[in-house]
Amino acid sequence: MRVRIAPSPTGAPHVGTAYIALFNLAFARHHGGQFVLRIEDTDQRRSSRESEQAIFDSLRWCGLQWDEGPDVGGPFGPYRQSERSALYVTHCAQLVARKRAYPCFCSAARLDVVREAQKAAGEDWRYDRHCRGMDADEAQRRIDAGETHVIRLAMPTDGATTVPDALRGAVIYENHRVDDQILLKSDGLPTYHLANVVDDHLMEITHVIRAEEWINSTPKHVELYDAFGWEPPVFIHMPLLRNADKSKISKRKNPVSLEYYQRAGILPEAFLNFLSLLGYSMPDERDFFSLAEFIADLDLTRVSLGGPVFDLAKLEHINGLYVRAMSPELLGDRAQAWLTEESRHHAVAELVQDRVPTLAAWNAQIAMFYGGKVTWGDEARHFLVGCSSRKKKSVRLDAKRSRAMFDDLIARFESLAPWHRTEIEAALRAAVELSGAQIGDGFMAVRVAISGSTASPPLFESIETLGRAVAVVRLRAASDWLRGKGHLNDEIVTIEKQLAALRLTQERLAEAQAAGGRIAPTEQ
RNA sequence: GGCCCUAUCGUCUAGUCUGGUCAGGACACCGGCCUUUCACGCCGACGACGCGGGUUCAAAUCCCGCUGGGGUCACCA
Repeated sequence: MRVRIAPSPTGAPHVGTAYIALFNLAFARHHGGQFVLRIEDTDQRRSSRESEQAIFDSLRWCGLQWDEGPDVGGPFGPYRQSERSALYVTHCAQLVARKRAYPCFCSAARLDVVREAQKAAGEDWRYDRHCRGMDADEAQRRIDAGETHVIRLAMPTDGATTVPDALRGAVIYENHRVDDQILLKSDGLPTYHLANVVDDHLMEITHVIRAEEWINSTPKHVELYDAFGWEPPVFIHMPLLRNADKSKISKRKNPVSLEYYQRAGILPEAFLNFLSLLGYSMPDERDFFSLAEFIADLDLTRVSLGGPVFDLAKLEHINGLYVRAMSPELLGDRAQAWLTEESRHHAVAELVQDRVPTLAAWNAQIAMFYGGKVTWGDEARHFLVGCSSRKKKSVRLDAKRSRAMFDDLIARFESLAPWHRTEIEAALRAAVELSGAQIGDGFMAVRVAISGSTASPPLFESIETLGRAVAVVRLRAASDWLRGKGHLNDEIVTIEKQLAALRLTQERLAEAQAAGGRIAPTEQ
């Protein structure tokens, strides 16, 4: 038996990728099969080698090692779709020859018009098959003339396609509702659907274990297997991980980057144990077990189909179980290794050098560089909301403006390349400038959000060393706090009142000083 | 909105196929014990079969309907 995961290298390595990888790997190991890693980088615009490397690194950190893949090779390579383009083109040509696919010359503009018309008429959006009946000679002539075109799947117009899902049974789709999916894009590269089916067949994948979000496109895949005359694999759609509000897990509402969990001090074996418990339970309901035990006892019929909420509290509990199960020696070694991984301590040393008169001061100074979220005390929260500016020309930060600034900065950080102090500074300055706040005020709010304190090592360098994953999560936490959830709204109102009072006091102080008066120092 | 999936404590789940155990465990929360503190540990409390029909001596479990939740409807995967 052969299974695979096929992540797209378009961003930070995702917790959902690890979840699906875990079940694939366990399935392969349980049955003595192979677990393949294939990189789906057919989206030229969004894919990157950095992201691909990050996926390798994070999956390895989890302990999910693949048997075949771009970096380890294997008998079915290449394992990067961008290196397999010719395969898709020739296979797609077969489909066209068999009239199971056809060239389409419709422009994006025409498609938009059709889509709008269908929407206005209250119909489902589907390609209107304008090019489907085109004469083969005419099509060939236009292709030869160099006209840009795509290749579409000629979905049957009647009947139904049955998707046999191993967990759900037969899921039936009426063919007339299924779109004539684009198979080959105008840039000559395949879409997911084509590449996926061709590769799964060529790589002799027997079981497709993927997330449920794919189930609605599976009839297209089934149709493709049929058109090629191939035996389809067994389809197993796993439930989708959810946010606390039950929506599909998202970075907006959860830390989804695997790098974050590594940086937050989660043990990979605990992380895997936790993931194993989502949508799944061991036959004897054990909730503390190794990957080896999981593999040994794996039975996919035990998967429960309701979408499980990703609960950080439970993750931390399980992590604690692992911490306490270790010998003190092992724990010490593991903690030490974690502290020095990636040689981060060298970068940290550079940043705290001026602040550690003795080595004993080291610990206190480095705290912000390790771990996930930070907690803010009352004083720190004042600065999150916004500190009072002395310059009248600039905008005064308040909860709303401060949050907008954080959100803007998060977006900038997420797409920042490279992740380097110079670029970080530029992003930071741009975000604060856009907010209208005085530069120092904005920087202070960010400093507090990032470090948890009003005093920290140099900001840009610190953010660089902290890493994108953790920096973004901390900023997000600040933004979330400012948005106010439940009682937090009241807390912000209180803080804003206090701030107003503080400003008043300062103004009076300034007036008094201007008047030459002396003011007795107030007690703190 | 159409289509598809789904439905047990706040959360993760066992039990559902093969109707009959006070619906069990874990996390979180709350209370207590232990303890110089904290943590761990231990004990306890709270807490669920979405609703309505039907089948049956008996329904969380089987059937139908409703409702809720989610996903999906791209030259992204």
